[in-house]
Amino acid sequence: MSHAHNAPAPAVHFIRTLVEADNASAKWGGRVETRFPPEPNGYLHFGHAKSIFLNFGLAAEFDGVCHMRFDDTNPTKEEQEYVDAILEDVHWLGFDTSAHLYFTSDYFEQLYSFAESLIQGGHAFVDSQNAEEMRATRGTLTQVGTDSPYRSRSIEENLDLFRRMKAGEFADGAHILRAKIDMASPNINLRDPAIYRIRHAHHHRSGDAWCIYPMYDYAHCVSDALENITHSLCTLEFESHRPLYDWFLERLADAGHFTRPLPQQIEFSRLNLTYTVLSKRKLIQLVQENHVDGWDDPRMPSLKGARRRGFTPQGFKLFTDRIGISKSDSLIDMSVLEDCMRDDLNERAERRIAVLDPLKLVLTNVAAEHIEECYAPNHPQKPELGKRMVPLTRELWIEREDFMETPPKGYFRLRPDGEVRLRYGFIIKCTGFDKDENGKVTCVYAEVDFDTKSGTPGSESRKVKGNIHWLSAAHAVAAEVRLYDRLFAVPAPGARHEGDPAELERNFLDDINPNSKASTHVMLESSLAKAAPESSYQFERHGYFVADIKDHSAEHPVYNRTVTLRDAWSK
RNA sequence: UGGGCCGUCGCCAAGUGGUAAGGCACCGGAUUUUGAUUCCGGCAUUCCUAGGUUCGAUCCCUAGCGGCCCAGCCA
Repeated sequence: MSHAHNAPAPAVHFIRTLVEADNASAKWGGRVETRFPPEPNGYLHFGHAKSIFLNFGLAAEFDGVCHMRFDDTNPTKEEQEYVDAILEDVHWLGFDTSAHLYFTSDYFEQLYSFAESLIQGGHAFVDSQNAEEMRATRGTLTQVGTDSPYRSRSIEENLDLFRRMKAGEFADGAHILRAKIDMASPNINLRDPAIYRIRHAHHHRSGDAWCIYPMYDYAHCVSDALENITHSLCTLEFESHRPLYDWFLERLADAGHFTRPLPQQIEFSRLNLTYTVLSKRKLIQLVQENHVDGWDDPRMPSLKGARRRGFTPQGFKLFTDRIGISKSDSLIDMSVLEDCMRDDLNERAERRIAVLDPLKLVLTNVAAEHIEECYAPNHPQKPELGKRMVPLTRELWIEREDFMETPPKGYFRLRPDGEVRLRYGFIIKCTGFDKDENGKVTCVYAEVDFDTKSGTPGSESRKVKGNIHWLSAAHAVAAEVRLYDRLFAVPAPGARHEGDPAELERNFLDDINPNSKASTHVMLESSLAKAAPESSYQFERHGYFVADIKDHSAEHPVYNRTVTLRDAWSK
């Protein structure tokens, strides 16, 4: 990807520092290999974007590679549909996965034989307690656990049982393979954690070949080692799993299955954003209970939603650079992400004219059949992008908010007897207006000063502060525009509001912004109707809009508002 | 509560025993035919608190305080 603008030097953060140190000491001979390992049980969200840019970005920076790996060890939750969707999102962000695409399920055979090796080394045993018994004997945060009565089974018996587990002789839950570590460990993850469970379920890739499946803690570190990952980056909640990660790998290395150095797990803080939720559970709930229109609803913090909203890969890249990487819990304001999208879109979205709330303006001294050719630059900072002709005629559409009968102090748009410039056209003077019985303005009248046409000599001699956009009523195209706002009305959905009674428990759904979606009928420059779906434009003085990826067509143009322009006046 | 991690400007975030980078936001001012963009300037005597060590501490020590994570046969 190229990021011509705002391309600061890569921010320094502790992981990059560590990689540099490893390179300096030649720990890996200069090799840098990372991985992005989602479970294919849902769609990717904004948080994943942070991880994707970190993993793929860091690898690229050091001429290394980043593996795309699907952590598919739980057949009851995973589906091919998610694999496809995730791949699509990663590609959309700009990364190629074709040369390094992996599935944990492809390692089932090795994972299994290493597990036998663990048993043979006396490091694992088959437990025949049920789930409740295991929970009861695990202890608590303050109390140590107690050994399983099956913990001292012989290696032979463990091996026999494990093989029969694999052969399908037992029902789900009848037995489980556990690591033999320490039931008294202050780190609960080390109290003989599960390695393999019985699951008679169809796997989306391995089919019915297996009825035992490895647990994350075991499968992940082994997969990393198998792929020669050097730096295994994950979020903070896995910090207390790191001793386990190392425990498995050390024992497998001792048994001769891996050579040292062993891959290293490094944790960083996950993304937290205001005015949204990023937990998979809550996202699923939003979709399933129809609080949004699916995973690709433009208000969703999913990458599919972002794309439909008009957010850009380059904007996400800018965002991840801006927020940095660290281990401290952070809460990033949604406005930071929105600003990044503005910055990116400002750079490369062509400008167009749209009147979102049309009000008729009649130029009384322009002949009915007259067409005045005006020219608007496609990008004010990029003359090389050229200009386009916009016809000016007697009857125009202007923005309703650009005329006020009794304007407040500081307002410098159109008012009775006031002057304003029709952008790229002439200066006009308001000569009157009509109102209906409700007092609503229905039409504004004005006269053109023909000596002031934009671009002509002398047009600069007269300055007016107001500058409004317009569209020829005879040429404009009707369209639908969807105005999206933040999905939640409060910065921390589900958190207590000040003044809440102590016993009140809030649900994040209670904080949904009821006005996060509005649809309106607007007038567009005709070229906007012909634009391809997913094309982004700046509608001058309004914001950035994208032609809807699903619903937009030349016959029925549909644009989504990505983000508004910054607006110092409305404050 | 046992264990682990974290606490530097409104939000992020570097930094190191030698006297607080940077970004975003914000506030001024300039340019501007988008109240946009761009540009210029301003913006932590202070690093959770209190002691201590030191010529010197955000950094080292001690004791507190605050936050996050862990008790799935989920990842």
